[in-house]
Amino acid sequence: MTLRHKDETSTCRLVGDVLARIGDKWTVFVVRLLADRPMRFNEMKRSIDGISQRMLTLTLRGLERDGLVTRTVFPTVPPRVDYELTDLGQTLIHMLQGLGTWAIEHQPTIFAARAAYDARE
Amino acid sequence: MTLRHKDETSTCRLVGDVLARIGDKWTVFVVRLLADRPMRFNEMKRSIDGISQRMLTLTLRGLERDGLVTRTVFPTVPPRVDYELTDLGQTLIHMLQGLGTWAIEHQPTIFAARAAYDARE
DNA sequence: CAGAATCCCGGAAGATACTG
DNA sequence: CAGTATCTTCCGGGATTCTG
Repeated sequence: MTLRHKDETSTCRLVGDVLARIGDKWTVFVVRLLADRPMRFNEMKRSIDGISQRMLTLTLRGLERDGLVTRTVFPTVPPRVDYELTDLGQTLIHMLQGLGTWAIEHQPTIFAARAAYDARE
Repeated sequence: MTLRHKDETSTCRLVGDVLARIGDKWTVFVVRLLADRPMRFNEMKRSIDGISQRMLTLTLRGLERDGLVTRTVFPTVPPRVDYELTDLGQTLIHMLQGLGTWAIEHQPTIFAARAAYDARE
C-alpha cells in the first residue's frame, strides 16, 4: 500500500520517538535484564556494568512513564523496590530480539565496510 | 536457548551499536526517503523538514561508512551526487517497518500512560 | 536500600559564512 | 549544486554528596 507524504513523515516521527526511547545508552540493558524476572534497584545496578545510579534512575523513570515498566514499593525497613516489565514492555523484547538478530547477522559486513572506508582516506 | 551472561551483554552492546547508528535524529528520515529511489543531496534536504545541510552530510557519511548507502558523483557542471541504499541498507527498511508497526500499534497506550504519569505529580 | 540534588564536562546538533 | 569550516549552544551523562 502506498502512503501519502504526510503519513510517511508522521510515521517517521513515530519511529523516531520509539528510537529516542529505546535508543539511549542504557534502556536496552535494563529491558534485557527485566526480561528474565522482576528486579530490585541495586540488583540491577550491580548487574549493569558501568551504569551510575543516576542514569539507572532516569532510565527506569522514563520506562515507567511510558508504561513499559512498573515500580512497586514495599514499605519495609530497609525499603525495597521491585521493577517489572508490563505487558507492553514485554512486546518490546521481541523488537529488541529482531534488532539483535539483524545486528549479529550483518555485523561482519558493517565492520568490513567501515574498515574499507577508513582505509580509503 | 539460554545464553551465558557474557553473550547476553555483548549482544546488548551490539544492539546498542545498531541503535546508535539508526537511532540518531535524522537517519530514519534519510533511509525512509532512499527506500523509494536514489536521490540527490538538495532534493533530500528539501524533503526532510528542519534538517541542516551539515547534519544531512554527517548522516549520509555515517551511512556510507557502514556500507548502508552508496555515494555516486557525476562529474558534470554543476556537480550532481546521487545517494542510494545498498543491499544491506535495504535490509534496514524491514527493521524500520517493524519498528513502525510497533509504534503505530502501541502509540495510544504509551500516550495514555504518559498522560496518567504526568497527571499524578 | 533506593533514591534526590548538585556540579561539571564533552559531544551532538543548529546557525552562519564560505567554496570548487 | 554539494558540500566544508567555524562558532556556539544545548543536553546527555558521569562523579560526588546528601537523605528518608
